[in-house]
Amino acid sequence: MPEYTYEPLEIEPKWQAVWQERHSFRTPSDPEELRAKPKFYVLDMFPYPSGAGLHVGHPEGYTATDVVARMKRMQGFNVLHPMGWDAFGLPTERSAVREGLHPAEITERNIETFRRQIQRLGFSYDWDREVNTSSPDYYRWTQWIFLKLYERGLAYMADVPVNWCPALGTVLANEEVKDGVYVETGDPVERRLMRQWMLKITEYAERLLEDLDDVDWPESVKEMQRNWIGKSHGADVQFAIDGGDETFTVFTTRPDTLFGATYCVLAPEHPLVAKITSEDQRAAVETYVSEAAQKTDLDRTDLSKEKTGVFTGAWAINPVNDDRIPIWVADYVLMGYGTGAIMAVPGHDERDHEFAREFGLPIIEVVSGSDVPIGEAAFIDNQDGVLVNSSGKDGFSIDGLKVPEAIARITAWLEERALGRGRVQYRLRDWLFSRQRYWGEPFPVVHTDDNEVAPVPEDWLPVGLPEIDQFRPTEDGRPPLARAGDDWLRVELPDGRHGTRETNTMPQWAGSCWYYLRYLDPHNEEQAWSKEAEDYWMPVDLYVGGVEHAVLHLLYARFWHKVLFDCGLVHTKEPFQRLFNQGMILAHSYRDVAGKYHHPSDVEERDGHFFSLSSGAGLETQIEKMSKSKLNVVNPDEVIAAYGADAMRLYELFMGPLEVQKPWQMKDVEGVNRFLQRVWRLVVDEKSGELNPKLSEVPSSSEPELERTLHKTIKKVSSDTETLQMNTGIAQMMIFVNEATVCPTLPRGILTTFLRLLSPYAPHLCEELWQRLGEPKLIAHAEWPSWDPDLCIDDTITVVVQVNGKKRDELQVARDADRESLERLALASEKAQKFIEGREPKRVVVVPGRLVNIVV
RNA sequence: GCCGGAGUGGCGGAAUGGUAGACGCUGGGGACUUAAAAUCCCCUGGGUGUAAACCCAUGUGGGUUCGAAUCCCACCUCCGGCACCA
Repeated sequence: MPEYTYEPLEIEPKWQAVWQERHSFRTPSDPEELRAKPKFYVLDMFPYPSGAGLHVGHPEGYTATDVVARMKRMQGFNVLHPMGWDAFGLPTERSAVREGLHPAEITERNIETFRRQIQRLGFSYDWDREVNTSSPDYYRWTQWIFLKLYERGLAYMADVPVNWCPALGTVLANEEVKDGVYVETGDPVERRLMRQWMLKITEYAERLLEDLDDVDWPESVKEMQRNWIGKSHGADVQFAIDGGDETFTVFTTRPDTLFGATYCVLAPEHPLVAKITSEDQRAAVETYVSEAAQKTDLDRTDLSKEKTGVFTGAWAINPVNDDRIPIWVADYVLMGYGTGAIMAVPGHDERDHEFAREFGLPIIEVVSGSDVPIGEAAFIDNQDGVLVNSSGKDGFSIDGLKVPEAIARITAWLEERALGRGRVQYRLRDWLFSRQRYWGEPFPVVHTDDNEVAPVPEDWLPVGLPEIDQFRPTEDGRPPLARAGDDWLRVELPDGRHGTRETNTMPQWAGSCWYYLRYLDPHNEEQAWSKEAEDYWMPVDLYVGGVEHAVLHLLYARFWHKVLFDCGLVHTKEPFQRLFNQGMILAHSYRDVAGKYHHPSDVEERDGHFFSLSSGAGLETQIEKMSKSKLNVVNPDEVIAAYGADAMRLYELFMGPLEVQKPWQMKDVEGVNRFLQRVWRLVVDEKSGELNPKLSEVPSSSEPELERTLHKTIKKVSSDTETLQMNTGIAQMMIFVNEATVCPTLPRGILTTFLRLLSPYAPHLCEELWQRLGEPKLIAHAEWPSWDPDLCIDDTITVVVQVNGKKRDELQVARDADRESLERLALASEKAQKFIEGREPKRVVVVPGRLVNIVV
C-alpha cells in the first residue's frame, strides 16, 4: 500500500490558506504597477445568494473565468477577477417572513454558505473587493445613480398600466412577465393602473440596438435583444372621424396598403372610444371595454381564441380616397404599442383577415401575386408584390409599383398633405422601476406636502432601510415601508419644505446594473468609483454567465452604462466587450411508474435497467434541469468530498463545450480524477514520498518525442483557454500525461513547463508539485510557457492514399515531402494499385502533408 | 407562426472541405497480487469472413466536389427565444 498517494483533501486547504494569507490574488491598485502591464478584466455574473446554496451549475462559469484569469496573470496581465453578491430580492424577503428573521440576517447567512462553497474551489478571486448590493455603502451609490437618472429626466412617475402580481403583492417589469405569469414563480399577473416609477429606457432604444454591432457577444443574445427592442419602420397616418372634428392616428408598417383599409380598430383603452361611440352601440361597447379591462394578460394574448370586437357606430375617412370605413373596438389591438389604433387591411394582414371574416367586413386586394383568392387568405409579400386597386383622389396612384417603392411614394404623398409621416416604432417600453417590497433600495426622493417630487440632497445618501416589525404591505395595501414610523417617513428638506419619503423600493435589477463598476474601486467612500480606476479597467474584457439574463440584466446594465457615459462618468459606450453564455448543467433523475422521484442514492442499476433499492420498483431515468423536487441536484460539496476541488474544476470543463447544455455524470469525474493521480505520480514516488526517480536534470531535447508533444500541448492549451474550448485543451493534456507516464526518463524542464500549463485548471495540485520540485515562488505567479512552432510539427508525417476518394493506404513520409515525390510514392503503393486495377489515372490530387487522391 | 441553435458509437463528446469517432466513461481480456482494490497493458460503431481483407455508417432525401459530419436545397426531430407589436 503506497503511503504517499495524491490526497486532494490535504493539499487543497493548505494552498487555499497560503493564497489567502499572502493575498496572492490581490489586484494591483498602485498607479505605477497598473501602468507597467496591460489589463484584463474577467467577470462572472455574481450570484443571488439563495437559501439552497450552490449546485454544480454555478461553478461551471466560475471555473472557466478562473482558468482564464490565472492564465492571463501568468501571461503578464494585471487581472481584475472579483466576486460579490446580488443580495436584494424577493426570495430572501419571503424567507424572512417565513422564518421570522430580518432579511439582512438571511442574506448574511446565505452569503456565508455561498462564500464558503466558492472558496473551497480555489478560485483566484480578489476577496478584498467583494461587494454586496444590499449593504448601505453599496446601495448608497445605487441611489446616487438613480439621482443622475432623475436629473436627466430619465426617471419619472406616471400612472401606467402595470403588471400586478396579487400573490406577491407587487408590480413587475415587462421583462419579468411571460404568458401572463411571473417567470420566476409562475404566479399570474393582472393589469392595473398604478402610479409608479418608470425609467425612460426607450430614449436609448436606438443606441441599445446600434451598439450591439460593436460587441463580441453570441449572435443569439444579440438577436434576442434586437427582437426585444423591436424596431420597425412605417408611418403614422391620420384618419378623420366622419361627421366630427376628431381625428386619430394609426401606426402602420405597410402604408402602401392604405387603399385596402376597409375598417379601423381602436384598443379598448383608447381615449377616443367613449367619445365617438354612437348611442345605439354604447351599451355593447361599454360591456366589451369593461370585460377587456378585467381580462388577465394571459387571456388577452391567448392566440387560439377567436377574435372578438364590437362596432362603435362611428366611421372614419380614409385619407387617400375619402372612403367611409367603420371603426371597431377590439382587444387584438394593444394600447401599449404604436398609437393604440390601427387601420385594418384584411387582404394583406392575417389578423385583420381573420377579424374581417369573423364579422363579415369587406376584403380588398391591393397587392397582387397571391396564389389563392384574397377572400381565403391574406397575402403577405413586402418585397416583390405589385400594387393594384390603388388609385385615389387628385390623380394619385401607386398601381403597378412594387411594395418598397409604393411605401416611399405614399409616405411622401401623406407628408406633403400633412396627413401622415414616416416613423420608426420600437416595441421596447419604458422600464417599470418600483416594487412594493421591503428588501430593496429605497428611492432617494421625498413627496412634498405640496404634491411635488423632490430628490434628496446627495449628502443624505444612503437613504437607509427603516427598521419595521413586519415585512408585509400594510392592511390598506401600501408598501411595507409605509409601516415605518414618522421619524423615517417624515422629513424636512434643506429648503424647508416638509414631505413623506417614497415607500416603494427599487427592483432587484438595480444593484446588478453597475456592480462591475464598483469592483473597480470598492472601498471608495467619496465616489462610486474613481476616474483613474475606470479609465484603466473598463471595459470588461470577458463576461461569463447564463443565457437567462439575455434581455433582463444585460439590457438594463447596458442602459445604465450609456446614461453614465452621457454623464461623462464612464469612457466606453458598452460595459461588456465579450460575453459568453455557459450552458446549463442537467442531471439524471429517476421516477417510478407512479411518477414519484427517487434520489440517486436509492437507485441501483442492473443490466441497463434501474431499480429502487428501498422498494425494488422499476425506475425510468431522464435528463432534466436540476431541481429540489426532482431530487437530482448535485451539490459541489459532495463532489469535493469525494474527489477534491481540482477534479471538480477539471470535470466542469471537461464535460463538453462550455456553451452547451449537458448532463452531470458522476462516474465521469472518475476519469479526470485518474488523470490528476497520474500527474501526481509523474512527480512523486508513491512508495517513498520522494521525487519520481525517472525525473532527471537532462535537457528537454533528450526526450524528443515527449518534447514535441509538450510543445503541441502548450500551443493547444494556450489557444483553447483563450477561446474557452477547455474540453479539448484538457484532452491534449491527457495525451501528454499518457505519453509522459510511459517515458523512460522525464526531463525536469518538460515537467515544470507542463505543470505551469495545468496550473490554472488544477491549481492546488500544481502548487504542491511545484513546491516539491523545489521551485521557490508560487506557480500562480510563474510565467506562462511559449511554444516553438518547429516543435509542433512531426518530422515524419502520415499521408493518406485515396483511390476515388476512398482511403486505401498510408505513407510515412518526411514532413517537407514535395508534391512530385508524394504522387510517385502514392502511385507506387501496392494497395492503391490493387484498386486502380491497371486503369490510367485521370487526375491526381496532392495535398502536401495530408493526402494523395488518385482519380481513375 | 417568426427568429436562433442542435442532431456523430452503449454514454459525454472530437474532427468546420482532406484518415470519422481524439480524450474520457462504460464493457471485455491480460499482467501484478494468496485474494481484492489500486495500478499498468491490449481490445471495445455495425456487418460479412477462419483470416487477410472488404462493405456499411455522422437525423432523412437530393445536390456541389477528386474528396462532405463539415458547403447548398428540401424535409423530419429536439432545444431555446419572441409572439394579436399592426
